[in-house]
Amino acid sequence: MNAVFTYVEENYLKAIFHLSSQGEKSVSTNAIALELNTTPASVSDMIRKLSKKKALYYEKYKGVNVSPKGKEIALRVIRKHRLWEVFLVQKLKFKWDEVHDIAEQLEHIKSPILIKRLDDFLGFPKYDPHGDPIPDEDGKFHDLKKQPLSQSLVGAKGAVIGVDDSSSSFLKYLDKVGISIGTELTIVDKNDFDGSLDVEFDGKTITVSPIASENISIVVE
Amino acid sequence: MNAVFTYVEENYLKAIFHLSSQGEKSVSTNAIALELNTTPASVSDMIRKLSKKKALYYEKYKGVNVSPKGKEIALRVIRKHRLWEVFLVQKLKFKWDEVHDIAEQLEHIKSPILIKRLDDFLGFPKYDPHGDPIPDEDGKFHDLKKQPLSQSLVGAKGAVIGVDDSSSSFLKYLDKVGISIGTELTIVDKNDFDGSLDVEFDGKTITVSPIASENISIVVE
DNA sequence: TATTTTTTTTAGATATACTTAAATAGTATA
DNA sequence: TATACTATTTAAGTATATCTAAAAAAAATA
Repeated sequence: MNAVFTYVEENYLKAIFHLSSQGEKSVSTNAIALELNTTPASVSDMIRKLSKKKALYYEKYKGVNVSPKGKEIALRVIRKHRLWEVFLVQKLKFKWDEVHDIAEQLEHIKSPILIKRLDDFLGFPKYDPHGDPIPDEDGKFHDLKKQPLSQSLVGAKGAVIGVDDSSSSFLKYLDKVGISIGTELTIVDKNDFDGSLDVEFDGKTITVSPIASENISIVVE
Repeated sequence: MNAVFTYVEENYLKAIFHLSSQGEKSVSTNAIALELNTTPASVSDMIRKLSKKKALYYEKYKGVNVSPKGKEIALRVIRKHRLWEVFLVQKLKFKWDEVHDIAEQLEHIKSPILIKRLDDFLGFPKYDPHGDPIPDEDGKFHDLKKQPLSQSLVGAKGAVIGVDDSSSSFLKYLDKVGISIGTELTIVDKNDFDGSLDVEFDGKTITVSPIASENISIVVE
C-alpha cells in the first residue's frame, strides 16, 4: 500500500530536500519555516507527521534529514515542476522568469502517464529553462555538463538550456536572433579581437557578443 | 475584492451548474450529493457557505440555483477543463476516454494568462474531444452547429470535434484511417446503396461506413 | 386528514493545516 | 556555572471539508 502524500506534504519534502542538498547537516525547523513562509510551530507539526510516514529521519531538537522515500517524492515533484516549466517556455512562449508560480501548481498534478507523455512531447529535455537538470523517472540526473557558451570551444556542438540574465532586453535580443531553449548550435569560430563567437544554428550563422555568450548556458554533446 | 473560491467550492459550483442546466427547476441537495459522491449533510453545509458568498441562491428545503457569480465561476472551470482535454488528446495523444480524470485536476490551476496561452497554442478550439462546446473568456458559447458526420451534406466542409462511441476498436479504426480531433474534412460523395460517405482530408479520400459516420461529430463551417 | 416515508438540516466528531502563546531544550555569554 | 538568549516543541484554538446520527420539514400515501 503506497502512502499518499498531500499537496502540502509534497511541498515540505521538496523544501527540505532542497535545503539539505545545499548544506551538509540536517535541516533545522527554523530554516524550513523561513523557506516555506510559515511558523516553526507548523513545521514541528508537519515534521512529526512526515517522520511517522517514514519520509523523514527526525530527532527532537536535532533537525531532520530526508529518507530515501522522502527523496523519491521530492525528486518526483522536482521532475514534474521542471518538465512543466519547459512546456510553458517552449510551447506556450512564457518567459523564463514567469513560469515558476504556475509550475508550483502544475507540479502537484497526479498522473504518472501524463508526465511520461509530456516528457515525450517535449523531446525528453534534460534541463529546465533556468538551466537546472531534470531528474529522470528513477530520480537520477543525467550527467551532461552545463557550461556558459563563452567557455565552449570552437567546433563544439551543444543545445541551449537556459540563460542567467533574464532581463527583458536580453530576452528580446535572444528572440530577435532566434535563440531559444533547445536550440542546437555549433560554434564555428571565435573572434579573438573581442572574444565574440560565431555560432551556427537553423542554417544560419550569427555573431554573439562576449557578454551575451556569458549569459547563455549550453550542454555540449 | 474578488472572493476566492477553493478547489472544493469550484467543484460544487460546476456540479450544481451542470445539474441546473439539465432540468429547469432548482437543484436538490440529494442530487448534488449523488453527483459529487458525498452525503446530503456535507452538501447542506457547503450550500450555506456558497450562498453566503453569493454564488448560489438558496432557500431552506427548496433547493438551490446558481447566481450570475456562481455561473461565471462554473463556466470558467468548464472552459479550463475542456481546453485541457483538447491539449491532452491533440498534443499528448491521449484517447478521448482517458482524459477526464487528469482534466479534473488541471481545471483548478489558477492562472488566467496560462489559459489564454493554452487557448492560443491549441488554435482556439470551439469543442472538446467529447464534442462539448468550450465557452469563451466571457462564458459565452459560440454557436457552431455540431452534427453527426452521417447527417452532413455532400460538399460540406467541417472539422471533427468528437466521437460518441469511444470503444477501443472504434478509436483504433479512427487512428488507422488518420482521423482525429481537429481533422478538417470535406464530404465529396455519398454512396446511396449503403449510405457510406467518401470524405477527403489531408490530401486523401476514404470511405466511411454509415455506422462510423454516425459516431463522428463534426462542426460545419 | 393522519400517518408514513423521504428529504433536508442540524449537531457533534474527525482530519488536515494552520495560528498564537507558553513551556522546554539547547547554545552562548558573562 | 549561572544567566541570557535562541530554537524548538507543546498546548490550545481556528478554518476547511468531511463524516455519522439524530431531528425537523416536506412530500407521499392510506
